Amino acid sequence: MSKIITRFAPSPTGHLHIGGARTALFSWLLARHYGGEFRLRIEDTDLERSRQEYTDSILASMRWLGLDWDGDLAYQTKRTELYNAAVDRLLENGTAYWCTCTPDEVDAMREAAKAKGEKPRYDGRCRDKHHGPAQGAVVRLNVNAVMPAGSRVAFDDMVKGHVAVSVDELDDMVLRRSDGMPTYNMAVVVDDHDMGVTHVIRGDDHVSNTPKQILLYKALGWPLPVFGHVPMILGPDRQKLSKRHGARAVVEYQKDGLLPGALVNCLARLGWSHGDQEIFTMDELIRFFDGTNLNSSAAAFDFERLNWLNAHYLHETPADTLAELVAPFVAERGMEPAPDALARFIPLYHERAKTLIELADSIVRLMKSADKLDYDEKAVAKALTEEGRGHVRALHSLFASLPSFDAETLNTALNAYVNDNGFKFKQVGPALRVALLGIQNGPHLPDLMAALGRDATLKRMERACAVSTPAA
RNA sequence: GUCCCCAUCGUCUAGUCGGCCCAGGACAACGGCCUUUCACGCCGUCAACAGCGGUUCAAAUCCGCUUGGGGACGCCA
Repeated sequence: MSKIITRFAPSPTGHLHIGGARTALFSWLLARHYGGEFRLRIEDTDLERSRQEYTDSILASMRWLGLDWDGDLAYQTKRTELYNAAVDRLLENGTAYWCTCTPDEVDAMREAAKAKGEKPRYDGRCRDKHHGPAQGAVVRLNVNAVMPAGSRVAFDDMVKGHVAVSVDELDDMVLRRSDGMPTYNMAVVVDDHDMGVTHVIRGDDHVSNTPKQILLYKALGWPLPVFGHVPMILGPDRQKLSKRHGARAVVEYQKDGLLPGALVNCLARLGWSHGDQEIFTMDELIRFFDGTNLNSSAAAFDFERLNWLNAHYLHETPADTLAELVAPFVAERGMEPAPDALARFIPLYHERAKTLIELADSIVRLMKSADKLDYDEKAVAKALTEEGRGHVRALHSLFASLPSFDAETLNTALNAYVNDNGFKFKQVGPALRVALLGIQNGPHLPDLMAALGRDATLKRMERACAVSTPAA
């Protein structure tokens, strides 16, 4: 089998969204599985909406996800000669023609067709007029010069199987706009052929473009690639993903403190499966993704599953790697992410946090100086009662005199305090925790205090007693 | 409107050429265990073959229709 070449071809009119990311992932996986190439092409022929910053953002997201590409980036705006040459060939071999109809005239035709209950389309009135190049003219494909009326355009899709449409459904589409730029379908065909693309993996929304493109391949006399149309990703309400569904762009997930591995894993399982396996490493995905087991029905994006996967990946990530990953989030919260502090505090929340944001919030709470700590009102009211503060004061002097401040010693001292005085742990523990953290839940107390160190621990206990004392 | 595609638990899905499926796994939910709190972890419960007709000894699996959903019909990509 010859080398397979896949590609991802985003248009820089927005950030990379999860639908595009999954398409890119599938293309990338297929290429990597078969040891082929994965190319990246920026479809920027829409001069109005294309922006460099979006190209940059898309590339950054691709890198973050770990999807590297082969060869140079291709920009469609830099390949106009290629498209023009192809259009000229079609003009020469009689499968394309100049059309001088104005956009308004074409609109009127579509309206008329619609009124008759037909598919809105251009009626081909310039086909035989033999117009030459003219100001404002476009070049259209003469569909019936490629395939006779009544015949069917068919292809075998990697995920959808056999798909066929009557050529009568297709109209004489514009190939070259009046400004000289190629239209999407023209550029895609020329580029995919030129780049040697063998497998075109793209979204479901392109199935109806495929017959049009097949016509172009035929008109140009080029071999057809294999097509694979992956189903769309829907929102939880099974509607097309949109703003109101929350995060759609990959960058938003990154900002939300998710791990790329978790997103990749989640995306991979949307429309693809490998038996009952839920968790995959990149290597496993590459090993198992061979273009089969693709699901042909649309899938709703499940944020709950992503969260679960993320928690899993977070727990699996080694503490030192995690330190590098949370550092930016800690800094963002106004704290210096000192390596030693990170190393001391991460273990306390490694198992507890579900996202880098949760982890950063917890760590920042521990890094703050005692006077900057904020207390949750409810927690204070519930635990730092008169009695609670009494325990905190007693423990304060007990801890102050401890020979060493390790978790073992603290645990023993704390238990001794509770047991020797006949208290219940519930009377003491919550008060101490709120005094130390300002909130009711958190790590095991001795571990927490050992990580905080004697100085910070005692300061926090002092501050807690002062804070909860009614204004004096 | 026309054309194309799709249809298994709330969600993602398993279900090789029909029998081993009164349908399996995972997330969520719920219950329990563990536990000095909260998480983690472990155990368990709930829950689906859209409907109707065929074909067949046998259908979630094949065929048809209905219904429901999605997509496409641009000098956007």
